[in-house]
Amino acid sequence: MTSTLPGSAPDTSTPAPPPVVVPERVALEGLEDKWGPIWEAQGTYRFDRSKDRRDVYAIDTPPPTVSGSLHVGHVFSYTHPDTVARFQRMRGKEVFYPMGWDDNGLPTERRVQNYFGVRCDPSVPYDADFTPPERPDPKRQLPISRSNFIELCEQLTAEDEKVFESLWRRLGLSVDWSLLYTTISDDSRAVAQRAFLRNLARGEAYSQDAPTLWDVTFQTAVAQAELEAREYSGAYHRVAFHGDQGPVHVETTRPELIGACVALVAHPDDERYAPLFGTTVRSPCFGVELPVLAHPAAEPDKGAGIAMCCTFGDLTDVQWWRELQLPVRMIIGQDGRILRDVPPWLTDEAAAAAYGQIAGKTTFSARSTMVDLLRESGDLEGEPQPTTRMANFYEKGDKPLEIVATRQWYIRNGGRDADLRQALVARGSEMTWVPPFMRHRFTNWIDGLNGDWLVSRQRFFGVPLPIWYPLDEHGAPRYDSPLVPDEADLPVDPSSHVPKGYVESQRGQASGFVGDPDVMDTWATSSLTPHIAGRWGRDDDLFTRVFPMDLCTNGHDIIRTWLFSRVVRAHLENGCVPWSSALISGFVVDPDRKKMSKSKGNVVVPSDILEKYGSDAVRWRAAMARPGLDSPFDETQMKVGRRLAMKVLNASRFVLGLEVSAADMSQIERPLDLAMVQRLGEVVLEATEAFERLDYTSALETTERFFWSFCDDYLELVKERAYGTRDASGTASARAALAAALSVQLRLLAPFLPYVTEEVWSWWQEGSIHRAQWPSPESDLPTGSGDTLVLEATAAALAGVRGAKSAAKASMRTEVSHAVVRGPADQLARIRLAHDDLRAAGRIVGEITFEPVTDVSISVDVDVASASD
RNA sequence: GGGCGUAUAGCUCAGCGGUAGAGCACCUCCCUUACAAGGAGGUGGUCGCAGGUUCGAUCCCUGCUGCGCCCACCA
Repeated sequence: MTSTLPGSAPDTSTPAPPPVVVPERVALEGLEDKWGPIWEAQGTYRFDRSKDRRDVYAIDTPPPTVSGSLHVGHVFSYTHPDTVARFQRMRGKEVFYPMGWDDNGLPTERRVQNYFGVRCDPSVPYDADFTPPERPDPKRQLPISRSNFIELCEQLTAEDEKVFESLWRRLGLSVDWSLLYTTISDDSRAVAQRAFLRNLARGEAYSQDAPTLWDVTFQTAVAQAELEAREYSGAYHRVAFHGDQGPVHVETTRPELIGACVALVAHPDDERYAPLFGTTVRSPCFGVELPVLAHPAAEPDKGAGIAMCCTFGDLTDVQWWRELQLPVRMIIGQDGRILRDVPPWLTDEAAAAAYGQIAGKTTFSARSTMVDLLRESGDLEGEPQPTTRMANFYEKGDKPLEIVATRQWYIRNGGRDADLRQALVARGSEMTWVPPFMRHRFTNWIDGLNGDWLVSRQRFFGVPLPIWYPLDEHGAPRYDSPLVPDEADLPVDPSSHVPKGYVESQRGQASGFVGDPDVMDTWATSSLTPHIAGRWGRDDDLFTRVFPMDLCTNGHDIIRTWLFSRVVRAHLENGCVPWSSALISGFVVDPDRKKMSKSKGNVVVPSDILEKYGSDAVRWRAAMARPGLDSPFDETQMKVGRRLAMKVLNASRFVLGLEVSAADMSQIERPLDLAMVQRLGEVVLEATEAFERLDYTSALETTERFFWSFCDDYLELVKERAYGTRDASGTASARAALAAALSVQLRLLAPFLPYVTEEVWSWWQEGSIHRAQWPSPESDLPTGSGDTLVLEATAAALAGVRGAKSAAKASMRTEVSHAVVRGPADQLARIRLAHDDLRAAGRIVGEITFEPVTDVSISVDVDVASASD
């Protein structure tokens, strides 16, 4: 036997090819249900950890938040890395492609509270026999220990995760599901804690009692990365402070903070206020003596040009407070209300009485009370002038953030350190960004950092900070000498576990210890997805085979969070970038180019379109969305993908119905056939090159363009010859070329259309197409001698014949008694090489006359035979 | 205000120094033995505006305008 099937897996044992079995009827329906289980059972996408790092292609994709829901944008952006994964796998790489679920953090916490009617109280001890209340009472949430709470979170998220997994499987993501991780698992908590402890040991993590952005609804500190600037309406209040030289007016949108004022600040060059520098004024209503100071951050053209510095109204206040070394006068509590006790700096009775009016109120109602007080005292000039300005909000919150001084944990991220900042920017240059301009977002974000990464949150469901503090003889925590666990004991919950050298009874006792009550920011865990998936610290052999990874993909919205935080972690822990390439996907937007969101009601549910059009069709549409560009959702586009998938089925059915099983590439010798394989060889190179630069869209377009012309022109031209009625060698050449071309094209399409290509592959090949070798001209096609222009010119001539028939409103089946083909002589010479095929495809029963003309294009005139049928 | 992207056929997008491309939509035709959830053919564009470079600009440069995104902006 001299022949093997093109593209079949290297076969050392039995040379006999499998019989070709083409089903009677072909359909796209049911392919997902058929192949999903087979891939799972055969371990088609299973990662082989025996491979060395250089033979591995490792991918890091975002773990979706399971308490949310997946929309069509997720489907698109997760399809992109899958096409790359499939390409790399076929190229012979062992692909490390895990999936994770982000079940950690606030969204899950809220869901569990409502679902079970419980709340987490870290001071409650673990109850191994706990069962949630049968009838949850949302008004009276049952306090339970953090460990019990986490168990409930795991229980509830497990349900959501099943739904997510089944969607991803249906979409055909070629992940190795045995590598699945969740961010709240013991393993992930251990990784997050280990990384934090190492940051601590190296001095990269530290705690500090400092002004912090604070969400009053969730009562937690938040990080810069979680901020969202939103429009917020308020009013300017022109308020008089009293100095020896008369009143000084400031304009403020926050009169309720007058009691927290520590100074008035104006620009040093501002002549209006220069005489006041060094003097003092008294605040309205409270009569507190305040210095008037100069600072360059004051803007002369903003408001009155002189501002109240309060502790703390905004970040500029914090800057003034720090740089001018002002005292702290907090009047807003962690619940966002004015503190109830009269503060010590309000010494006289009138001040205390005024304060009493606003004590305990929210900032909103305190403001209106304060306006009344200012009116009464005559210190409000004119009426408040409504205005709209931008204020910082927690992205999940609905009230503007306050700034309160609290003790928090930080990880250095360059926000306060120029060298580290520069090093992280440089890491960005070590990676390939697709599209390249996305790197600017990364750099801009780092350049705009105004502090280190605040990782502690005053929440419950999350990874606890693995820290205890010794208590001194008065029972006060010694924050400067935290107690840490051994890495081997991770994960720990300091509210349940006891630090070394202590016993439980010493918890909270003088000279005993206390656990840090806080958890880490969810990004502090997800910043470690390469470490979690690669089993860092638990299976370092695996980790060295997959890290640093090759590819990360995520949306441009989380460059500043997930992407950046992973770079920080890898830089600090591993001294390298976490992956060499970042593929940034755009959004799927609605037809009006608005971002899809639940509140707008414009979300497209992915399971519906997967059901309606089939996974291959949806994946095709996803792959047509280029990296970084937003893509409007248009359901009619799914039909195009579906038609391609159908075409693959039908064209394959035709080719494989021609007894091509013993195809031998050496039989390909007709000029038209050689031209086709020659051109296909070029397509293979183009598609491969496109995939290598992560340009899956171009890989698909190149392949698809060829495939359609293959079907429309080549297939039609060789059809008669391939049926094999007379010309034996011509038939053999056509059949061999068809088989070779089909095999190659199926493999080129396999990353995009995994179901239909696998289905067709199974009709005539052994093994999964997804483990077949990516095609190459050398091994799959007899290239080198073909003249692609033969196909091009002959196809043009065929198009001319069709056009002429169409113009004559004749059926394509109509026989032609005489055709005149005009064109450049060299083109005509090429068409002559295939004129039998042209004759057959065009049903030209009579003569073909070739008329050389100097026109560039080929034109055809036909005489439609009177034989109308 | 700083940064980035984008502007090509009715729509979605390729192209990117040398006579404007694809798909969808639209029109016409065709039940043709792989395919009617199809096939064939066709209509349709001063390539945002204004300058510049060039023999030549949709493409390169400058400016402007529209749209979008990121960041900053609580006096």
